[in-house]
Amino acid sequence: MVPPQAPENVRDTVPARQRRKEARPQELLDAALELFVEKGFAATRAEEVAARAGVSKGTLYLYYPSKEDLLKAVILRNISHEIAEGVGIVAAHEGSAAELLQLVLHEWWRRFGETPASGICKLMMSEVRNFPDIGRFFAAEVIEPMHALLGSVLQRGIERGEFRPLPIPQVVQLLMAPMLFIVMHKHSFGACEGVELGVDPTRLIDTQVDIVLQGIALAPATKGRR
Amino acid sequence: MVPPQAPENVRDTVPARQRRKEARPQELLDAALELFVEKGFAATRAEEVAARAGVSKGTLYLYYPSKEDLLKAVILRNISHEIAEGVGIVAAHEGSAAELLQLVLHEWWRRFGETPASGICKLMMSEVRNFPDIGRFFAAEVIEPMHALLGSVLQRGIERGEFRPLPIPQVVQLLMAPMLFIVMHKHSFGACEGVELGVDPTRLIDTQVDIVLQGIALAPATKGRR
Amino acid sequence: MVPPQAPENVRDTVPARQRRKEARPQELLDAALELFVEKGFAATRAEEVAARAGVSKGTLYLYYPSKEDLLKAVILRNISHEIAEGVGIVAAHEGSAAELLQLVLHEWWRRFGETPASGICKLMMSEVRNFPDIGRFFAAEVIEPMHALLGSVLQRGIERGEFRPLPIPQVVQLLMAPMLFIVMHKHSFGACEGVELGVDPTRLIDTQVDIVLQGIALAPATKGRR
Amino acid sequence: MVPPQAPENVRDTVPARQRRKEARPQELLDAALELFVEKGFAATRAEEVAARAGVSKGTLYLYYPSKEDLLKAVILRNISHEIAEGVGIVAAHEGSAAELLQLVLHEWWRRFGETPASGICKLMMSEVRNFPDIGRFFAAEVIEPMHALLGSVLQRGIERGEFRPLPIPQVVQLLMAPMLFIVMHKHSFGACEGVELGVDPTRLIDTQVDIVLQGIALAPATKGRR
DNA sequence: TATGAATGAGGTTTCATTCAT
DNA sequence: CATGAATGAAACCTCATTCAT
Repeated sequence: MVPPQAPENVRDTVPARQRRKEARPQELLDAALELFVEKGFAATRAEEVAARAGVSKGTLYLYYPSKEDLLKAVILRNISHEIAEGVGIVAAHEGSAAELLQLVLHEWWRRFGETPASGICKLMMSEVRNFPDIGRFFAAEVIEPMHALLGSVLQRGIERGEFRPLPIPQVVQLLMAPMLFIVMHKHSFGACEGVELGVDPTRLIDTQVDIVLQGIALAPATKGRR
Repeated sequence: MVPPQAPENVRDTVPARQRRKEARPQELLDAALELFVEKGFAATRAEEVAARAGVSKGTLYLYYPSKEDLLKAVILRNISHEIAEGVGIVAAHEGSAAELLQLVLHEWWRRFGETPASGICKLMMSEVRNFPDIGRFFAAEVIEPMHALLGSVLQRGIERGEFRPLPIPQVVQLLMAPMLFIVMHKHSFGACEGVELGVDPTRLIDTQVDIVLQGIALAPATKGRR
Repeated sequence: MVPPQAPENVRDTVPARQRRKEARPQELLDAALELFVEKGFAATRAEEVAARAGVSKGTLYLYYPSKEDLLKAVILRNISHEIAEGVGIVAAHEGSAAELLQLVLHEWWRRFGETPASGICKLMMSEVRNFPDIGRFFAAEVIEPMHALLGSVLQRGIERGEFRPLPIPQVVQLLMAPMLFIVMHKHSFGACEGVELGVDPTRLIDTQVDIVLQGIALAPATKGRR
Repeated sequence: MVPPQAPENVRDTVPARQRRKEARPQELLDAALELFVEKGFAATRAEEVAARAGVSKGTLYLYYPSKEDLLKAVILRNISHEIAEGVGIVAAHEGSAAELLQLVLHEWWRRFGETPASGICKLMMSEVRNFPDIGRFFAAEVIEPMHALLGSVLQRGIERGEFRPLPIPQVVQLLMAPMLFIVMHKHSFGACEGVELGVDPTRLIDTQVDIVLQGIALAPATKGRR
């Protein structure tokens, strides 16, 4: 289906064959992510993954002993990479909590939400019940840290008197939910011809930040808001 | 495709066998919904569905000519039932738009979000790309009306001076997203032992309403802005 | 598929229900013969036979305990009926053997070849290898008597000096083959749109008789040939 | 649909595995022909065909995408091979039309009638009504040319004064019918223990030729007959 | 390493047969 | 007798996985 073309522009020091070989696992994982997101895990055939990665069926099994292991590798490979950066941003930030909140959400979108890696969200949502350990791993390694991160931003805002007292866990959910929802929509309905979300994701984040900031602001004194 | 529904007024004159026959389609659809949500469409075996409905494999095919038709029936049967009621609530309401918004969201949760029917959301998200016509149908019959409904509530609030001027479509998304997210979470991660959402859905809706209402309110201090 | 209409013109002395009941076996056999000839035994569903006979699936099994038994009944019912008449014709004939041969072949065509019963030939040819006992039965009850009959006509012709000495069994085959072939063609290729035999069966029999009679005649002038 | 035939000249350079691959299609077609002729198309299981060809069920589907495609390949592969040779024989012949007729019929028997390929006749007769396109194809590619061939022989005989004026299409049918009948008999009744044709095919052809030649001869002395 | 031919367990679907009504 | 809902064995076909080359 996909012609097995070799990338012609990447010959440096190592021979092409070797380069391909080293790149194989990632190429396979990328192909698998795409297909698993598109069609679902069970409905994707191992041979399709191999074909999209430009290798034969047998080669796939040289790298991953089973289709299920491939799925696990896809998921593990695509999670737990962006959190650390977020922590850095938060730690380095010196302005208002409101600005920081906006920054963090926009960066999340830029670095994850609008990349193909966001497909992992739909994939996990679809498949966790069949792979509960991965679900627990994901909850512990990704969801918890992300919530802690956003929670710390909120906490800082409350402490600094920018935000009113808030049920932090719930507000964190409310912050993430629209973004996760957009991501999931993009990889499901959004891929259907004739179904449009009707709103631009970046704008939506702006509106989200706008409303939530007014919503969580220490109310009477909300002047100065943007 | 979808077998004709049983007339509701002949329950006590027909023999028992006939009654089973009338009940079968719904029993099968319920079983199928559960399993498709749990395991995914492709990973659910037709025989499992039949077994959960208490019939044999062959009987399933007596009512639905293929597994794919069964999925279509599951989806069509479970959507487009709740919209009309929402319209009635909105039309009948006489109080403030803020109260109405709270009412509509809570009713949505009570009548749909916390029932098994909410699994349809996860199911559709997982399967639309394999069944795009159903996606378009769902978008036209469910999403559009629901957005129109919430949009009208917002519009009323703006006109009555309760809410500040708003980009209605985006705010509608922001209103629905957390609820849909909860629903999806419930049917995916939420079903994994050891992974908890950490927040109570009803409370979350309260917080959501609280924040959004303050967030979209024509804030006392910001009068004159528009 | 076939509406279960009752023949309205056959009420005489017995009530309609009873008449139907008595006629059932034959109606079922007729329907089965048609379908088995059309589609083959294995490819015909029991329910189709029942439907074409205007009864339900269950009723078929009241009369015939299995589909295979139905096939056997179809075959047994449709063979061994025409031979006796042929014997009578031969016995009663007083003219030349040539005339008699022509008469017998035409009668065979009129009474069997051009009726739906001739489908039995195609059916047997297709299915004997799966039902060898029926094959043996057919050979003993139908083929043998028929060959004996034709053989006796030839024998009479030889004895009367009308025909030259002949290898009777072979000539019998040569007499029957074209007629059987026409019959089989009619029920196979002949039923395909766009495939025509190109010759009229009755004419073919005439030509057959014409050639064979000259061919087997004690031809005074053909000496020296071969 | 039909896999490409193996080039005949690469037999000794390719590895053994490859050789099997090249041989597979023909082995499968041979096995399928045998079984379809024996038991009928519908009653033959795909797995049986595979087993008789010495491969597994899956391998069969590697070469033919469905059982029906296998049937089509069986038929297409086994027809349209013998006609050309007949044309050559007729063109090359220089003796009498009577000799030529005898030669053509004997060759037909030798090259087709007594080989397993003759089973295709029974198979087609049994299945054409379920596969009418193949029926039309067979009629156009096999039956028509064969009739044209025999017709040309008769025509030559008439022109040379060997044969009397004849209704050529009918006589062609009369020539072929006994041979086709023998072939069909061989693959149906002939395979039943205890049912014998009672005549030797080659002899039958001799008798057929004998009778027909006298029957169609421009017989000087047969005047007065009917 | 890489390939792709081969396998066979397992899934979907059909349909002969049964049996409660 | 007649019905047709229900069954489950068995057929077709797919595809994850293996392995000789």
